[in-house]
Amino acid sequence: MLKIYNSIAREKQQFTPIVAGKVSMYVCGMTVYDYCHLGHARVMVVFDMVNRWLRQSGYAVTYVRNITDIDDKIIARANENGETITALTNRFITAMDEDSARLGVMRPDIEPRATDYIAEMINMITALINNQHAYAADNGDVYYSVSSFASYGKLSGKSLEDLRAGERVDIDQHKRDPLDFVLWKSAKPNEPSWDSPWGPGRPGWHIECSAMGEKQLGKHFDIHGGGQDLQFPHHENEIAQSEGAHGCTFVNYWMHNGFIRVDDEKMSKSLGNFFTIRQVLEQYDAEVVRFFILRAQYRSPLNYSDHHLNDAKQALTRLYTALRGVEAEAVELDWQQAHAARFQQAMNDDFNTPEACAVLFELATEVNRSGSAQLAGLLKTLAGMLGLLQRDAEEFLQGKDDGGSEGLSAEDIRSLIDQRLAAKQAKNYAEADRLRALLTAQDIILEDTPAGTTWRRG
RNA sequence: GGCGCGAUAGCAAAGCGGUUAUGCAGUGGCCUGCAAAGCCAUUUAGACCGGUUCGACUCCGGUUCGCGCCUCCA
Repeated sequence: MLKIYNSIAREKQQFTPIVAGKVSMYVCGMTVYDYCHLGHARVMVVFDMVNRWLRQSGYAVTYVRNITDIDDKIIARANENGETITALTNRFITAMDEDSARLGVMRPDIEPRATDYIAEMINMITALINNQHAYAADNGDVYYSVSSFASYGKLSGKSLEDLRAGERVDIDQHKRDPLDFVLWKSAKPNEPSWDSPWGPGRPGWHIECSAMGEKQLGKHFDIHGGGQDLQFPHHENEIAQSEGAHGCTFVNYWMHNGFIRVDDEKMSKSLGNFFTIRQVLEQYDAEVVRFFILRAQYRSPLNYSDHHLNDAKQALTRLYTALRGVEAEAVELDWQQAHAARFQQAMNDDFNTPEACAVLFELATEVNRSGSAQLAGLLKTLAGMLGLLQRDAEEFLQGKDDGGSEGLSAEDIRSLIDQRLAAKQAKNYAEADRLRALLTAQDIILEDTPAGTTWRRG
């Protein structure tokens, strides 16, 4: 019995799909004019985890994550760079795919691009005009009339009066109400445009998700996700558009993930305090970054710092250390088994990955105690549901380190270990310790076991 | 100003009306030539003030502080 915290209800609710056994899920993806930062990584990893758990739970999932490939920033950046919009967006879509693959994110089933759905958007805008929810202004823009949608604000808990009191919306003489938002923007000189009943122009941001959601998942689907900052106005506007056009409920469960922070402030482009995924991956193993994200509950804020990443690395090292040298037995998963039951219970409680991780650590302790191949197999199987612990343990432990000791190859290390072994056998401990200190200085940690000496990067 | 979220040990982070969360770090022990890893034991909690209760970190109210949204943002 899965429970999901539904943003629109502000409480955890039992999840019941529209069609038994099937889940339709739409997540707002990236606007592709720059490299993804860690905040984007959180969205990708969190909803990848959700996707995996839904599938693991037996649902046939259709997971849609869109790509915004036309908007003001894209146009501006392409002009700055002196490249075409298509060249720019293709470049950053490729980069995004690389980043997400490194983070162990499974590809969504469908990744629609806004520019492929212009006709659907025009159809929806036409429907909204016919329904009196939208109007064409004399400058060629089309606006959504927020006052025409009685429940505007139901997702974000805002009322039109509250929003007006905020006084933060620019006055636009073409709008009937300052809170009205644009569905279609008339073309400015030197901007890409598409023909429409209202003249050449391009879509507003919010309409693309309504149009692509309908096209791929229908007028009414199960889950819609995205970062917390999209709750208002983006998702609020999506509801107004889709429900205004279709006259039926748009989405049953709204999920919003918390922000990545730096020094207790939201990581964002405007604050300039962001780290791109590839910057972080120069310093940290991608699985460490994934683990860092999943050891926090998805709705909580998550502070980024070297200290926290190092902490995550040590913790993941403990899990891999437990699997080292144990033949993880592929066993049929028994959900009655104590650890598995707790893991499942945690995940079904609004995807409580911190609790699920605690189960993994307790399993690791059991494996260390018993050396049990079955328990190791269970550990690996459960962790795999989070997209973790699927590599060879030695590969993780001996893999690329944090940038210090590229100088020493595995062969170099092996050779020094052999020399040290010879010194040890000759009871020349001073020499043995000297050789080990040499390696320690290069961040190589040696471990003497009955089966021989192993090493790992610290 | 409006709306919302949060405050847990040195750091991070969960559950739970009464019983060890978990990880990192620390301390003692076992193991080791010495280490490392591991195992065993162990020290640090629940912002503040009230209330409910036999009993509250957990429920309710208030205070303080922090964060987010209200403008593009994951």
